[in-house]
Amino acid sequence: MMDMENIYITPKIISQKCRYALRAIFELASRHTTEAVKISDIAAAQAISPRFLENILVELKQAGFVASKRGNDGGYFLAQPPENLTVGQVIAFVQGTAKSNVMASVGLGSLRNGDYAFSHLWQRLNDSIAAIYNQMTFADLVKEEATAVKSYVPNYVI
Amino acid sequence: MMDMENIYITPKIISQKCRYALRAIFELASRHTTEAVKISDIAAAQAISPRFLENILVELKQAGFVASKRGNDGGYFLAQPPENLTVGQVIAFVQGTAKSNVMASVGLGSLRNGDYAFSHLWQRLNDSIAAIYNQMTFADLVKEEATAVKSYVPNYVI
DNA sequence: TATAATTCCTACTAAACCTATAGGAACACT
DNA sequence: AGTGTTCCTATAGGTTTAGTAGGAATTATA
Repeated sequence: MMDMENIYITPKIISQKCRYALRAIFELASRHTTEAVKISDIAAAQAISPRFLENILVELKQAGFVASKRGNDGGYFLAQPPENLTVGQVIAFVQGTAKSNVMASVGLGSLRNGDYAFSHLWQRLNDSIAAIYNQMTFADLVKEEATAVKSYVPNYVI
Repeated sequence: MMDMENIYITPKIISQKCRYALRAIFELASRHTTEAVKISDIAAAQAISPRFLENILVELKQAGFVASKRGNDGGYFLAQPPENLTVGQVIAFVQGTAKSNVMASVGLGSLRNGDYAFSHLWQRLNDSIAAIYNQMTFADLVKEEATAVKSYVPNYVI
């Protein structure tokens, strides 16, 4: 009974910070309102350390994904409709902030045996991942979650 | 002129160690021989630190991917024909050695808003990656490299 | 005007991970 | 024996990650 579902072979493609960023934006998108949502509310809803989320949201604001309102009943809201925002955009920004994000940049000067074949493999991999990322908007995610929850049938024990 | 090709958005999916492991096995596969190849030769051919490669090969041996012969003209060779060995098997082993490799294991007790949608997204991502990994054998890689090199036309300057 | 609640900015820290190195033991061929 | 190789274990430096902290700036409200 110990968290045995959803074991992935793929090693941490998405950092915790990035997942929090996605969660936060998802939370804003799923509220279907223009009102500002407090950090503490988002943090509570998505089980994120409020202080950590604070930093993340500042970055997301600087990137133009969200906007904010300060003061007594301030908070965060989406800067653009969720139909226009893809998961890929957010991931590219958050992960892209890290220093070295290059998978394998092959210097033309020193070709090794296998460079072509591997380079092509990594290219196909990258394209495949990008296709999924860039096609999925937050509107899609919210819609999918809604229909999933609607069709959810709890295990009643009478 | 500074390594500007092959820039990937995708952040380091494959560790350096894992790429070396793939390279080493590729090198063995591409030699089409049953003779043992020395660590130093593999390291030279693939531009890998010999001492680091040493550790990697020991692990690959313990996993059953390669076999070895000790002594004066010892070395490494494939433990199975390259047609039977996929890139995915090697990646799963090398990356799987790391401690926490779980993408998002959702405890059923605490469901958050978005769990379903994200879980499904990661699942699709994982499947997409696994499809590429598990279908590509080292025989395929060697073949692809061979045809690529054959059709390579250098830039002559007369 | 004062107060309280909030976002904003910068710095810091502890732990984990990654890459690589090192020393020497075990083994096999000559 | 002796030489060249693989094998095993430990360790160390650097980078990244995840999260914390203090306090300044801003805004609503009393």
